[in-house]
Formats: sequence, structure tokens, C-alpha cells
Amino acid sequence: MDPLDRSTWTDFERAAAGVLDGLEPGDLVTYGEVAVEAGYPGAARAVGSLLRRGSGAGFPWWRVISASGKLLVDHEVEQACRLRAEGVVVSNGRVGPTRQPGR
DNA sequence: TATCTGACGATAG
DNA sequence: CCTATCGCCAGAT
Repeated sequence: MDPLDRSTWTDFERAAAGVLDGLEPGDLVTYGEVAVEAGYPGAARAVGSLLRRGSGAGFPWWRVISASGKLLVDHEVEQACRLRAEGVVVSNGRVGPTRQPGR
């Protein structure tokens, strides 16, 4: 199926897309949260996979982070930039004020 | 239909 | 706090 064509999306993809579409600027959610909200608890990996393939489908992937609050290691710069633009504080590739490392 | 992979999550060390 | 292992679901080959 084509990630850009919703007509080919499965129930899971439509549900996940609905959750992602329901997010608003500054809102952060984990893959597990999206999976639960979509009605597919435990499908965190599937959510990540969907975002990865649908990076050009208009998914607010930057608002989705890991349960540890970590950003995408391969896109942390892009994601951090977008999050900061929405008022989200990102430090050291992590959301929120940097706490531990250092010192 | 079977097997492998992957923007993950949680627990153990 | 970081790394390693197991379990989870969906998609691709």
C-alpha cells in the first residue's frame, strides 16, 4: 500500500493517523501512547514503523518520542528544532530540562 | 504461509 | 545512568 494513499490504509493506520492528527503543537506523546489511543496497545513498534514509512504522508512524527523521552537518534536535530519551535524544551537530545549528565 | 526486520516498551544486570 | 534480553504488533520479502 502507499503511505500517501489513505484508501490503502488499514484500520490500524487509520486509527494511528487519527491520533497523530489529533495532536496539537507542543503536545508530546510516546509511541506506546499513540498505540493505546489508536486502540492497539502494545503496537508501539507498529506506530514507529508507520511514521517511518509515512514520513512524507504529513504525520507529526516530531511530536512522537520514545517512552524514555528520547528523540530520534538519526533525526534528533530536525525533531529538536521542530519541538523547540512549538515551545517544547529539548536538551541533549531529550525532552524537558537536562537533568543528570554532566557534572 | 513462514521468516526477518523495525522511528518500541519494560525488566534485569 | 547505560547496556542487554525478551515480548509486543504490523509490514515486507
